[in-house]
Amino acid sequence: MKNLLKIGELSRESGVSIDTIRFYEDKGLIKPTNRSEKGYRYYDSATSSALQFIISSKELGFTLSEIKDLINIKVNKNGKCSFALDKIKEKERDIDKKITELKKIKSALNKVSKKCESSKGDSNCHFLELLG
Amino acid sequence: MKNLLKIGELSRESGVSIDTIRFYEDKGLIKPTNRSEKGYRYYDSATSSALQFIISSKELGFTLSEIKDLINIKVNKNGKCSFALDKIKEKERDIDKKITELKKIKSALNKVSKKCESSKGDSNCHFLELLG
DNA sequence: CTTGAGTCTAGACTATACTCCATGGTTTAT
DNA sequence: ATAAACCATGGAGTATAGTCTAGACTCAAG
Repeated sequence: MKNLLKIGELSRESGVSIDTIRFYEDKGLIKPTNRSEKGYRYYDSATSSALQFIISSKELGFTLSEIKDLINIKVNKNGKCSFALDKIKEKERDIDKKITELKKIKSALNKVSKKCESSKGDSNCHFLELLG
Repeated sequence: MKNLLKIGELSRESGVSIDTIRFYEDKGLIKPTNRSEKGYRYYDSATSSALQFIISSKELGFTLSEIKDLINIKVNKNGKCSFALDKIKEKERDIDKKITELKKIKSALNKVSKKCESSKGDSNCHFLELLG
C-alpha cells in the first residue's frame, strides 16, 4: 500500500494508542482507508488530522458520541458552519450550566466550612452531626 | 423487632431505593442495626439521618468513597470539626479547579463559535476543516 | 527459513453509582 | 392454609472512555 500507514505508524504519528484507534473505529468515528487481504488496516494521512480533530473536540468538552455527530455533519451536509454552530452553542450552554451548578456547590461548601471553622476546636462538627 | 424498620420501610421513609440502600451497605456506608434470624435487615431511625447525610454530601460533590471517609471520621475521631474541615476544604479546591477548567473550555468554545458565526452562510466551517 | 515485531479478533477489566433480574425463602393478611 | 407482598443473594447490565490480554496470524529482515 503506497503512502498508507499501518495502525502502528498512525499511532506513532498521532500520539493515539493503537487500542484507542481501534476503539474509535468501533464507535464509528474513523475508519481505515483500506484493508489488506489479510485484514490489516491502512490509513491515509488525513486520518491523522481526524484524530487531532477528535482530541481537540474532547478538549472542548464534546463526548465521543457528539464528536461522531460533528464528523457526520462534515460528511452529510458538506460541513456548512450553521450546522456545527448549533452543536457548539449547545455545548456552550451545557458548560455554562455545569459552571453554575459548581458555583452553587462551592458556596454551599463554603457555608459548611465557615460553620466548621467558627466552631473549631472541641465541639462536634455541625456537618457531621447530620449523621444523627 | 420493636421500633425498627425493615428495608422497604426505610426506603419509603428516606426516599432511597431498596437496591441503593443495599448498595450503600455493600460500599460500607451504612449497616443495619440488626439482622433477623432469617437474614432480614432491621434499621433504627438514625439510619434515615445517615441516608440524608449521604444525599447532602453527594449534593456537595463528594463521591461515595469520600462520604465513607467522612462517616469514618465521625466514627473514629468523635466527629471533631478539624478533621472534616480538611476534607471540605479539599473538596472546595477540587470544585474550584473544575470551574477554572470549564471556564477555559467555555472561552475556547466561544472563540470557535465566533469564528463560525463570522463565516456563516456558505463557506466551510473552520472548526470542521480540522478534519482535513 | 526462522525469528521477532507487528497485527488481528474477541472479550475481560477499570472507575462511578447505581438499577434490574432470577430464583427462592419469609411474612402478613384473609 | 394460601396468596400477596416482602425480602434475600448473586450476578448482569447501564453509561463513558478507554486499557489490557490471549491466542492466532502475518510481515520483514538476516
